[in-house]
Amino acid sequence: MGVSKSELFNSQQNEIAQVAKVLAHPARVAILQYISRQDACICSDLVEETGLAQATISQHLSEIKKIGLLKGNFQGKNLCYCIDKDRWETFSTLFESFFNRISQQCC
Amino acid sequence: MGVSKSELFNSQQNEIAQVAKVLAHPARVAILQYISRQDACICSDLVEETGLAQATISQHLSEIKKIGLLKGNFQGKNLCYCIDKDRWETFSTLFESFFNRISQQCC
DNA sequence: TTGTTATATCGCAATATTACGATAATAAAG
DNA sequence: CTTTATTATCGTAATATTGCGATATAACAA
Repeated sequence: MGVSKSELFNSQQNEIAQVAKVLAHPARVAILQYISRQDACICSDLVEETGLAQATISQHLSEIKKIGLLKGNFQGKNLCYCIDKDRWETFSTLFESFFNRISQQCC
Repeated sequence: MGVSKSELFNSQQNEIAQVAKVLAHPARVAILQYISRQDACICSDLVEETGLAQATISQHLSEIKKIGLLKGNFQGKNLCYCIDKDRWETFSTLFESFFNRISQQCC
C-alpha cells in the first residue's frame, strides 16, 4: 500500500491538504516569499538565493504552478513569474476559515 | 539524495513547512475538524468516521501530536484528545501573517 | 487474576518526494 | 544560422510517507 485514500474525505479537506502539501517544504515557502518581494522571479536568482540546484528549483516551481499559484510571463530572455493574487486570496481565505472554525469550536 | 535541505532556510520557513506537512493529508485535516467538533476524540470513532484502519488513525494522531497540537487526557477507559488552543492560535497567526505579507507585497 | 476494550507500536510493501547531473527546449544576441 | 543564457524535463538514487495486519500495552470490569 502507500496510496493516500483521498476519496474518503470531502473536497474541502482535500483542497486544504493539497495546498498544505505545496507549503510543506521550506524551499517553496522561501520561493513564494522571494517572488512576492521581487514582484517577479528569475529562476537563476532563486538558485543563488537558496543554494539548491537549478533543476531542483525548477521542480519546486512546477509544484507551485500545479495549484495555480504562479502566472508566468516573458521578460527579456528570462521567464518571469509572479503570484496569482486571486488564487492566493482564495487559499488565504480557505486557511483562515479552517483555522478560525476550529478555534471557535475548540475546547 | 532525497533529504530535504532544511538547513538552507530560516526557522520561520521551516516552521511553516513543518505545520503544513501535518495539514498536507486530508485525514489529518478531517481528524482536527472532528476533534474540534466533539471537544474530545475517541480513536475508534475516527476509525468509523473516516474508514481508515485503527493503526492508520493512530499514526496520523501521532503526527499531529508531534507538533504539539494535541493534549491527551484519560476519560474512563478511552483516551480523550483535545486540541491545544494556544498552539493552534500560534500556528493560525503564523499562517495568517505568511498569507497576508505575501498578499501585500504581491504584484 | 482473567477478560474486554481501546490505543500504540512494529514490520513490511507500495508509493511519493527530494535532489541533482545530464540533457533538451526556448528565446534573445550576434 | 550559430552562440549564449535561461528554464524545463529526464533518469536515477536516497529517503519519506502511507496504510494495514499483527501484536503489544494500558485501563477498566467482572
